[in-house]
Amino acid sequence: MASIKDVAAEAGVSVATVSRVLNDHPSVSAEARTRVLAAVETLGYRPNAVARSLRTDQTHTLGLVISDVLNPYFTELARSVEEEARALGYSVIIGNADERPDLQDHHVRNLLDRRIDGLLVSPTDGGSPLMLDAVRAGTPMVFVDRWIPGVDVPVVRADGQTAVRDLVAHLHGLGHRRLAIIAGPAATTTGRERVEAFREALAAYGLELPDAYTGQGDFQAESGRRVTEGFLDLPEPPEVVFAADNLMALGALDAVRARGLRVPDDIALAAFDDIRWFVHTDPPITAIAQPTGDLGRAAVRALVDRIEGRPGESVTLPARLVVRRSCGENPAETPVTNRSQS
Amino acid sequence: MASIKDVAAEAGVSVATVSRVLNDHPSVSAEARTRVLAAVETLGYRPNAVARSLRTDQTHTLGLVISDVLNPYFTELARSVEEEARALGYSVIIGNADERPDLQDHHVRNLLDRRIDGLLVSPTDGGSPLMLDAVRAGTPMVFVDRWIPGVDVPVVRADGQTAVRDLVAHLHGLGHRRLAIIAGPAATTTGRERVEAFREALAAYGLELPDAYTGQGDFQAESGRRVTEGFLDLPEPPEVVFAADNLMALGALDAVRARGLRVPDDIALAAFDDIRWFVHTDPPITAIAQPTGDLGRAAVRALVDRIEGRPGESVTLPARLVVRRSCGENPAETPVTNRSQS
DNA sequence: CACGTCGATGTAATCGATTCCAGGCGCGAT
DNA sequence: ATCGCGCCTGGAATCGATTACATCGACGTG
Repeated sequence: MASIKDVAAEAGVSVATVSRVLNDHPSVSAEARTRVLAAVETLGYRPNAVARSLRTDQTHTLGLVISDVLNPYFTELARSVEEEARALGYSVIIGNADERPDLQDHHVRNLLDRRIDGLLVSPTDGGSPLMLDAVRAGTPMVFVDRWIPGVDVPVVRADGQTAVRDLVAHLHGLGHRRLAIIAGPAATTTGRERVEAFREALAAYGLELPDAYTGQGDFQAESGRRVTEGFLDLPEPPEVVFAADNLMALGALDAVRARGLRVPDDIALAAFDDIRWFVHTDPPITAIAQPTGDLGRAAVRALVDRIEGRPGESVTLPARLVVRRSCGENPAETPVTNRSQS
Repeated sequence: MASIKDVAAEAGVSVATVSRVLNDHPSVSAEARTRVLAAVETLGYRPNAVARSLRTDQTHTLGLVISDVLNPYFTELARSVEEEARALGYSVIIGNADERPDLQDHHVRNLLDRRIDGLLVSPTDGGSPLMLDAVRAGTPMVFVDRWIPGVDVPVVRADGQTAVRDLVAHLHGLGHRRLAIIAGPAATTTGRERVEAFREALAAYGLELPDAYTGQGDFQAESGRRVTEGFLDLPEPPEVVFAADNLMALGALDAVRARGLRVPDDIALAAFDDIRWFVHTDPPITAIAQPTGDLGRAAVRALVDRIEGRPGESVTLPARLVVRRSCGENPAETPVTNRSQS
C-alpha cells in the first residue's frame, strides 16, 4: 500500500505538507493542496489508521461488550450503538461474552490492548478486577442495560418498575393469583431488579412470591425450560410464569408445550424484553418492551461525551407493557394492542 | 499506560530484551526473563497492539461485513465466525451493511484503513470498485453465503438445490399446484439462485413459475408483506408462498394474518433459512435449514489459510428441509419432525 | 594460547503517521 | 533600505513496539 511518503514524493512536497492537507490544516497553499490531492488520487492512497492511532493516541473506536449476541435484545442494542457511533465518527468492535465472565474478561482485555477510546459494557457479573482497574485507570466507560453497583460509571438503562406493576395489575385483573417468576442470574442487576419489582408489585395486591415460585435462570432458553418444568411439577403449579428475559420465555414455552399443555389456557406466560417474534408465536406473548434503540443511542452519546471531555450522564428510560394473548383473553383490550404492533 | 520502556527500566534491561521475553524468543537468560516478568507484573503492563501492528504489519483481526445484523441467520453466522476466529487467535470486527451498498462500502473502506488481515464478506450487491480493487491488491478475502461471480475469491456457502427439490416434492405431495416465491434482490447470488432452484424443481413436476407468482423482495420483512399482499390480490392467488429468507417469511405471515386468513388452511408458507423461532410461530414454519455454524467456521478457516499463506479453498455444504405444519397437515410425518426440533 | 562459536544483550533503524520548531520568502511599514 | 510579521514549508522528533546487527564474554578445540 502507498504510504504518506509515496504521496509526498509523487506530489513533490514533504510528508508534513501531505499530512497538513489530509487534516485540512489552514496554512497550506492552494497549489500544494491540489498537487497533494492529485497524488492521493493517482496512488489510491488511504491513510494508515494504525499509524495514525499510534501517534495521536486515539483510535476512534468504541468497544461494546454484550452478554449474548444471539439474544435479539442485544442484537438490536448493538445495531443502534453502531449506528449512533458511526454518526459521531466512531467505529464499534463488538465482543460477545455469552454470559460467561471469563469470555467477558477476554474481550475487555483485547479491547483495552487495542486502545479503544471507550468501552460500553453490559456486565455479566459483579465486575472482574480487570474491569475495575480499567475504570480506575481512567478508561472512559459506560454501562448499558446492566451495571455494577458501587462503580462510578454512567449507567444507561430502562426502568421496568412501572411496567412490571402494570403487568401485575393486568394479571390480577384476569383473575390470576399464583404468579411465578423465572429470574436472571443474581450476579446481574437486571437479574435481581426484575424479581424485586415483581415482588413489590405483587405485595401491592397482597400477594406473596414464595420461594417455590422463584426459579433461578441464567437468561438462556435452556434454563427457562428447566425452571418451568420445575414449576409444572409442583403440587400446586403457578397460574402465570413471568420470564425475566425473552430467551427464558422461549424455553418456558417449549416446556409447556412438551407437556401437551396450552398457553394461556393451562398456564399464562409473560416476558421481560419484547421482540418482533412475540407477535407471531402461538399465542402472541405479552411482554415488557424496552426502548432499545434509544438506550443504544443514549449510551453512545454518554460515552462519547466522556471521551471528548464532557460530563456524560446516566440515563434511565421507561419500559412499557405490551399486552397480547399469552396471559388470557381480555376481549376488549387484546385486539387493539395486537393490531398496534403489526 | 506503562510502555515497554517502563518495563525495561523497571527490570534493568533493554527494551529489546523485554520484547524478546514477551514474544518468547529463545535466547534470553532465565534470570532476565524472571526480572522482566516481575516488572510486567508490578507495572500491570500490557503490550500496545496498535504499535505492534504498525511494526509487524499484522493486526490479527478479521473484518466481517454482513448484510443485516437483525437477521438471525447472520447473527448466528457472526457468532460462529467470532468463535472460530478467537480459537485461531484472531479478533473480528463486524460491519453491518443493512443491505445497502453504500454502507457496505463504508465498512469495507473502514476495515481496510484499519489494516485488518483479511475480509469476510457476504456482498449486498455485485461488488463495488472498492472491493474489487481490494481483491486485486491482494487483500485476503473470502465470500460467505453470497458471492460475486467472476471474482477469484473462495466462496463458503450452502447449496439449497436438493432441499428446494425436497420442499417442492413435499408441497406437491400435499396437493399444492400453484406455488409462488418471494425472491431476494437480483443483485445477490442467493437472491437469484433460490428462484432458479425453485423454478427447476417445479419443472420436474411439470409446473410453471409464472411472473405473477414471482415477487421481488429485498430480504427485509416489509418487502415480504408487500409482495404477499400482491399475491393475495391476484384473481387466482397462489396456494403456497415460499419466502427466500426468514424475514420476508415473517412479513408474509403478517400480511396473511392482517387479512384474517390462516396458515396453512388459506395459504401455505415456507421459508429459506431456519431459525429457532419458527418452531414457535403459529403455525410452526416449514423451512430450509443451512448449517450456519459450520459455514462460519469453514469461512474463517479458509480466510486464515489465505492469510497465513496456505491455499484456502471454497466450501459448499448441503442445506436440508425441515418440515413443520405451515404447508398443511401430513399426519404421518408432522408430529415426528416437529418433536425432533424441540 | 589463539581462534571460532554460541548465547545473551544492547543499540539503533524502522513501521506511517502527526506536529513542534525553525527557516525562507514576500510584503507592508517605518 | 531595513525590519518585522505572516504564511508556507521542510526537517526531525515522536508514538511503542520488533528486529537486524554489533558486541561481549565464556567456552571448547586444535
